[in-house]
Amino acid sequence: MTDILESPLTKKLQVFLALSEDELDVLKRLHLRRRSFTAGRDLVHQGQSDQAAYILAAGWVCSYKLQPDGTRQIVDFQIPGDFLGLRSVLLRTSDHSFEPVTDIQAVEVLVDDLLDAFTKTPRLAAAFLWAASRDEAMVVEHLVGVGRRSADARMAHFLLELGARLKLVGMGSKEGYACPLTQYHLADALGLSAVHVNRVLRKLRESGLLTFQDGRVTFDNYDGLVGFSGFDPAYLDQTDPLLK
Amino acid sequence: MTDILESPLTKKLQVFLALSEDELDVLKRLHLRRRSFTAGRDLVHQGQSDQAAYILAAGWVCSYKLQPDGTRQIVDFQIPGDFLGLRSVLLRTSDHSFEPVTDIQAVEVLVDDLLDAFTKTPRLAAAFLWAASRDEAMVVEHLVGVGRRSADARMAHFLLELGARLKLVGMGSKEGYACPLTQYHLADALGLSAVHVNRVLRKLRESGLLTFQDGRVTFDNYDGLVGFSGFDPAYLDQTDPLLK
DNA sequence: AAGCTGGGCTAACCGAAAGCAGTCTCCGCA
DNA sequence: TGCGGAGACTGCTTTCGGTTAGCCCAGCTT
Repeated sequence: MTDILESPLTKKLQVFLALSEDELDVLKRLHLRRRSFTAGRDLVHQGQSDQAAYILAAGWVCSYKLQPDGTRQIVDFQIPGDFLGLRSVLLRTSDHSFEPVTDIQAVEVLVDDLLDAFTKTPRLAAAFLWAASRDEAMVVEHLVGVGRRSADARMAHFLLELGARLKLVGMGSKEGYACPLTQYHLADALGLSAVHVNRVLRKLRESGLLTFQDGRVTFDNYDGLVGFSGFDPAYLDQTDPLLK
Repeated sequence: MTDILESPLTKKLQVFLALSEDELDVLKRLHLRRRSFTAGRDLVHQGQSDQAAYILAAGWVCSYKLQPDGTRQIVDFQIPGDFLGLRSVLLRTSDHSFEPVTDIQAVEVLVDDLLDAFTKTPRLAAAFLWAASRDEAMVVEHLVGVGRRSADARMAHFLLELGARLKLVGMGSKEGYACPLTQYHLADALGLSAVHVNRVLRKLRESGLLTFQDGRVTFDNYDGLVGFSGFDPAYLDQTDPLLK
């Protein structure tokens, strides 16, 4: 890591609060133990415990739960700047698995270092708590989508949300973004079959709303999409008054 | 509150760690500001902020999100011993609404008292964190259900989960439990129509698995239900090693 | 007694999404 | 250079679950 200011996590946090020299320094010291993992091989397995937590530096990961019948539900995707398994480290139990979607680079964070960082810079602790709470809000929003949105709106909403998240770390814009997910990933995340995902994507493309092709999501009509899917980024952008 | 040992929250926490005199005392002092609310009137409204948190002492509550199109998704139900709006108090933002399902009694908890209690008894803080994390795990499980389980299995799983939670606070057993929910509540929670909820309940009843009638859930074949729905209570029962 | 209302319940109809089956293309590799 | 696998894509059939439209009953109002 040449410069901590280039770290996606820093970029994300910087949107919500100005980090002091001290805080940046603590962040920097967390960023030591850098490790790589290859796509497809599970990082943490369902039920496993005593794992380290990671901060994702590059690449995409998904967290999912397997059903007894073999189907899986993807709970969330992690993009650079996101935490992996923060909860399972704090509570020593992991109730879902993580699979790198692409080759990834992640920084290993030990519980002790984390707790140490928290006591040194309480504002940073608050920022991390804020990030964790935002993650939870995303899961809730995901639940609402799967429970109450049509397949089309669900897809649109999901891709918009990803776009908004990527924008925060400088990897996307209202035009679109590079997206390494397969249609199978989308299916497992949205509770659809891969076949139906394909049909939905075609429909969205043909109605001029968005294009999902060749590893790229292009918003052909951003405002139209927002209206169609009922996307409200409040739960992603909301600054915590405590941190102001 | 005649005796803190009778409080549902205490019962719940006691299952996972033995509380010391000191900790019980701190809990007791949190249980002062008791308040009542009537069924149907919202406690906290979507988007509202700066709310107090509550510990539910008696009655049932649901937390839900409204969609622009008027449909709603119930994210979770709260039963005695559960927190209401803990996250919104810590982060000063509320992203969903709470509606009492029945008349309820709740204890108001102020942020300062809470933080104060945490510094005095760190083990209690860890216990609360554990409870919050368990809530999150339930939301994830809920997401899996809505995304990947058939309507029948989803219903069975959901009612089993509620049963397991109620058992912890002494309000249910493997035989069944009193349940004030209407079929509309079930529909909004499970992402089904009320009509289909009725069909599903009939089917479960006719196949001798469970009976939902007259405000009561009866498990006619507990083991059969567990197998059918793939219910694994690990995420509810799991003790945190940190607390041992 | 008539008239609400809320909750439970059912039937008939229909659409959304799954399942199945198969093609096409790209790419790695033996 | 030909094989095999992954991923994208499509047509056809089936099924699950939503929608509409009601009925019944109990508990209230007035």
